[in-house]
Amino acid sequence: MKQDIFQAIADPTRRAILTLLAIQALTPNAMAGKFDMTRQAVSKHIKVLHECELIKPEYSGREIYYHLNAKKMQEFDHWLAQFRQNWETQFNQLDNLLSTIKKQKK
Amino acid sequence: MKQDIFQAIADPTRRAILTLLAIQALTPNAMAGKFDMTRQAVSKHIKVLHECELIKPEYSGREIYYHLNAKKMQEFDHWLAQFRQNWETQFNQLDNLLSTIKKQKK
DNA sequence: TATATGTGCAACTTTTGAGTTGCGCAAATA
DNA sequence: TATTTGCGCAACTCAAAAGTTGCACATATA
Repeated sequence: MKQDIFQAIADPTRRAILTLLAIQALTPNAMAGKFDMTRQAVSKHIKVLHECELIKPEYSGREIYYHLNAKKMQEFDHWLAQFRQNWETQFNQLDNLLSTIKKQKK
Repeated sequence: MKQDIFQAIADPTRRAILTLLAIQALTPNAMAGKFDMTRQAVSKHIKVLHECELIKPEYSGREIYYHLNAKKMQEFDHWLAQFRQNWETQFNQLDNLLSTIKKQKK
């Protein structure tokens, strides 16, 4: 099944994996060592992350080093862009509110 | 249960609601009119979004206008920050790869 | 070759979450 | 006051997802 990046980052374990991989590439075994769950459970998370291309495998003999695909993270950034204008608008609204209060005090 | 903002945006309907509210505040009924599901289903999504403070209610008689809480959206931006450096690093790696290929052709 | 190790896949259980229907309550309206 | 309307809450169904154990396979290593 094709995975969705929003669904992929919804899980705390998967976010933790992404954070780890932002530092350095790791094998599934190495990742499992960081969490309190079985290797297979971590492996399923890896599968989800790989299917939506948030991580990329690098084969080295029988080991697989997974790398963060930072470029894919930008999709999240782009989605967020539609709200950036609202952040600023909200600051303006705060300004308006403050000046309204100021007027009422007079 | 305390909701998680990443879990909140995992659902496509909830993301659509946030997009709608980025334009203007809406009542639950108004939102339900936009989707092919019952008002109660939308109401449950509103509850999730409200619990994690991604939206804020504005009471007006028996109607409730929900507003986007843009400030909360910034938390996503902060989480993404830890990966921004990787985007640029990745571009550098691409440059290195390209120059390596260039050398090999000589 | 025999054995140990790293990995993915399948079957299963349990939990979580999306959607429904039905209900009760408060505010608007006749 | 009686009725309609907007809303939230609870119980229920059903599907998906997280975790487990067990297994098969390929690659190292003795």
